[in-house]
Order: sequence, then C-alpha cells, then structure tokens
Amino acid sequence: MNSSGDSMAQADDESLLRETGASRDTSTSRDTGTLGKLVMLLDLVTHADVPLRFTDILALANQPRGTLHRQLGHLVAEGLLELDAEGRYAPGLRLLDFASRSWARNEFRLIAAPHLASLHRETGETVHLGVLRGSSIIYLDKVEGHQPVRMYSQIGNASPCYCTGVGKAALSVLSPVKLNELLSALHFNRFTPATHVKAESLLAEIGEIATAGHAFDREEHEAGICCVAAPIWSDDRSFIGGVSVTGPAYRLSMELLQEWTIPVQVTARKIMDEMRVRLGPRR
Amino acid sequence: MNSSGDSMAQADDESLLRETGASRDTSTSRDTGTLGKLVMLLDLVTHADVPLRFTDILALANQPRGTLHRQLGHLVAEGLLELDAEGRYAPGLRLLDFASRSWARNEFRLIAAPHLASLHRETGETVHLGVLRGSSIIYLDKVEGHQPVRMYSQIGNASPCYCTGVGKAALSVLSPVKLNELLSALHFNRFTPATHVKAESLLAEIGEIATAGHAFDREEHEAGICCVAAPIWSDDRSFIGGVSVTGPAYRLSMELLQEWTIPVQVTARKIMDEMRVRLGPRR
DNA sequence: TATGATTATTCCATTATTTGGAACTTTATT
DNA sequence: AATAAAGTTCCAAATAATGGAATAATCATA
Repeated sequence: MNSSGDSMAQADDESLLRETGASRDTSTSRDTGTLGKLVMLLDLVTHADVPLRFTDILALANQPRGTLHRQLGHLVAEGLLELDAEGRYAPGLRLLDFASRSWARNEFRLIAAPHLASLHRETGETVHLGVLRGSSIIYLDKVEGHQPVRMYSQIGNASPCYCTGVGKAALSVLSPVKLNELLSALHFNRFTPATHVKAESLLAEIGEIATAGHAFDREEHEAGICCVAAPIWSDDRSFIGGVSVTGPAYRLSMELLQEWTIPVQVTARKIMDEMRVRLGPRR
Repeated sequence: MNSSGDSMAQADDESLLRETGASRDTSTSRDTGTLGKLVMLLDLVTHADVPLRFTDILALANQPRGTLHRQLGHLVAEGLLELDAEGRYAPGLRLLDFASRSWARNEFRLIAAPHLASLHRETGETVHLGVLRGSSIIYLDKVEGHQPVRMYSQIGNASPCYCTGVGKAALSVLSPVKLNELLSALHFNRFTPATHVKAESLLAEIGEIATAGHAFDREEHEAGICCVAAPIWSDDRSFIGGVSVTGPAYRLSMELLQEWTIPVQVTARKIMDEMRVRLGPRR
C-alpha cells in the first residue's frame, strides 16, 4: 500500500508529480479564491518526490511568473513551504504541527485504536484504519506486523479509493447517487496490472463487496501486497471509512484472506457500535 | 515532553487555546496578505483543545462576522478544516496528507534515525529529535519503548524553546544577534515551578549550555519529566536542532543525566558529521 | 574568467477578490 | 409562542492579487 507509484520515483522533467488518482482534480471546480490557488501549490509541492525549483513549479502550476513568485513567497513566509539554499521548495514543517493536532484529537482514531490492536494480535499482520475524503482514502492509523515487510504505507497519506481494500469497502456503502458522482469524476491510474482502470469493472466489484460486506485488494495498488477490508460508516453516511489487514501476497493466500473476512468485519462492527454510543446514533 | 501544558487541558471559556510560548505572535508582523489571515485561523482551530463553534472563533479571531464566515467556509471547502453536524470547526484531515509527505521526505530525520535508535539502545529511555522553527521546537522523531515510531504520537508538535532540553540546546548555538532577537520577542509561559519566566535567567543558563555543549530540562515543561539534550547545527546556522534523552524524574537522577551527556553529545556529533557529508559542508 | 543562456526577482497599472456592516434566517431558550 | 442567540447572506467600497515586461542573479561553457 504505497503513497502512489513509487515505481515512478525517478523523476523526469515531465512527471515530477505523483498522481493520487483524483485527489487534485477537484480543486479546480470549488471556488475558494486565493486560498484554492495556494492550496493547489501546496499540493503540488508536497506530492512531488523531490524539492522543486521555481521553474519546475512554473511549468506545473500554470500561473504567470510574477504571480507564482509572490504566492510561493507567502507560503514560505508562513512556514507551509521551505526554500532551501539551492532555491528548491519543499514542504514546510509548520504543516507537521497542524497535522499532529488534527491526528491527536481525531475521535474516530481514538475509538478504533484498541480494536485495531486486537485485530493485529489475532492476525499478526499489518492493520490499517482509513477514512474516505473526496475520492481518496486517508490512513489514520496503522498497527505494524511482527515480521518486517517493506511497505510504504504512511499514516496521513492519501491513497486512491479505487485500488485499495479500505477504499473499495468505503465505496460499497456510499449511496448510489454519491457513488455515481464520485465515479464519474474519478481519474483512474494504473498502478499494477490488477488495478481497475474502468468504472464498469470497479462498479461490478463494488456490488459484490456491498453484498459480502468485505473487500479484497489483490495487488491492485502495490505489486506483491494484498489485503482484506471492511467498511465502517455512520447511519447517515456522513462518515465513511474502513479497516483492513494487509500483508505480502506470498504469505496471504486467498484462503487466509477469506478466513480473515470474519475478524475484519467483527472489528468494523465493534468500532461502529462504539461510535454510535460515543458520537450519537443519528449520524 | 508533551504537546504543551496538558495540565491546562481542562478548557474554560477564556482559555480554549493552548499557549505555545511565542509560536503565534509572529503571524501579525509578516505580511502574507490573505494567506496570513487564513493561517492564523488554522492555527487557532488546530491549537484549541476542542472543536470551536463559529462564535468562539469570532471572539478569538478579531474579524468581522461576514469576513470570518467566508474565510472558514473556504478552509472547510479545501479540507483544511472540518465542520461537523453540530456546527463546530475542527482541524481537517487534508492536513495529514500534506504533513505525512513533509515528514517522510525530511532529510534531517532520515539521516538521524539510525543514530537515534542506537542512542535509545544505549540509554533505554525515550529519544527525541527536534528542530528550531521560529521560537518553537518541532519534534521530528522519537524512539520510545521497543516499538517503532508512531508517527504523530507527539511528532510534529511545536513546543516552546525556553523550557525544553532540545530548545535550550538549540538556543545555545544561535548567534548572539539572533538569540537576542528571539528572546526579546519571546513570551514566557509558566508550565511548572521550574520553568524559566525571565530572559535573564534563561540567558544565563544558555551561556552555561554553550560552554558545556549540553542542556538539561529539570521538569521545566512538564512536572516529573526531565531530559539531557545536545544541539545539532549546520556550519552557517541556517539549520538548528537537537537530540535528547527523556524520562521520568524518579528514574533519571542528576548523576545519570550527567553520565548521559556523553552519549547524547556523541550522537549529536555523528548526526552533524553525516549531515555535512550528505548535504554539503557549507551550510 | 569572460560570455551567453538560463533562472529568479522586482515593478506597477489593471483587475479581481476580499472586506465589513447590516439585514436576514435559522436555531435555541424561556 | 415570544424572545434571544447564533449563524448566514448580501453588496458597494477597500484592498490585495494579477500578469506582462524589465531587471537582476546564477549557471554552464568556452
């Protein structure tokens, strides 16, 4: 489960950016004036694999030189970006302070934590907790497996919804209207040979997932990595997320994944029950 | 070492905010136009202990109703804030995505990680890595217990420089001019009976720290917690941070802390040496 | 180290966005 | 049901952002 396309890590002039599916493509439509443009830049710099020079950003951001220069200057002045001695822009550490507080206080994560721990004890593999934001899954927590496996998942990372277990599980509990909206705006990106690249095939699988109550990821995002996931949602669907058990394909046979659908769904159920009690049944 | 004054966590109407020393007081002077105002709001909401309602923010932000309403609306639209069903504003999860990438790529942290691990093996206590940003220390990494890092446990939190081991160590390698600038703008906050609340006493200790090459925190930030720290800096002082070993006062006698000054300073030295090789000796 | 090429920064009249007071709507309280 | 409190919308005026072009600083190469 990787931040999206480590295979493209060697940057050439045309693809300094990682594509995270459709995480960026909504920012053009919603009108947030000056902020929208600045957040777009923030997105651009934070999603690049390496610090970007002014000209790199100029090519990517589609803004006039003067405008871009001032915008970057403001972001640097606020500590949201950092400009090194070689004139390269990197994400700023101020973002960490904001985010650490966002994470520390997140109620969903706090409620789920003990349940993730016991699911991890039961399976011995890495457990993830994620939440649907737009068309991305943001990972809120993870409990690592005992056996070290090279996996690039990172708490806080946004990953596409259409090729992750948690993502597909989340989609399966969306209302048909919302699901349709989301899918029609989705931009598919092939990460592995198994990645869904068409809405039709994805939609078909989502139907099965909705019936079964669990989703699999068979090396659809990262080669060699697969998982079982179950959705977690509030009554009014204003909140949608999921929990998963992830590991290397050579260790996780289809039979084993199938077996784990039960503990994963039980964990999801427990978290949901506790959310209803703690946050009120309505939402 | 905590996020800053957990002892004040019980919020009354007048102090929904945590004061982190002088982390917020610079935002008024630098001119970043619209962005500056929006970041101030972000700061306000992320540093509150609980989700804030519109009126709470109105009272704290000193902005007209209409203006504030649109600003918050934009922040919510961009996912930097979230507005729950009860009309309360909380930090948005989009911040996590930005920050996780900032953290994952941070070169200082990547270089330091193995050295932190061996310092932890040697001492058996919690090891912290921090960097000076403005008048705050931002914690970039920590090695705790025998488990690998949990990214946001406290990592990313900004703490005051004047009452943390890493902070005081960092101040000790600032140029006199910069130190003076920083101290004169500093707002002291008493966290424990041992906290420095005057520039004079702090300055005196910083002199001793500069000579000794290490700093102690004797329960100055959090009661019952003390540490030894050593500074880490680049040749041109464009980068300043530090490393520390932290633990409960009942376990860490002054003798033990004194003994650990050596491994802590050796660790700092190793990290600096490697930074010179990897990032160039100039800076 | 001189020269041309590339990259970064500054400037300012024009344009677009933000501002803020007030009216209005919704939600809680008595 | 009446009243108060909280939240939302509106729009002319004030302010900040824009973007093209000129200038300055760097880098690569002879």
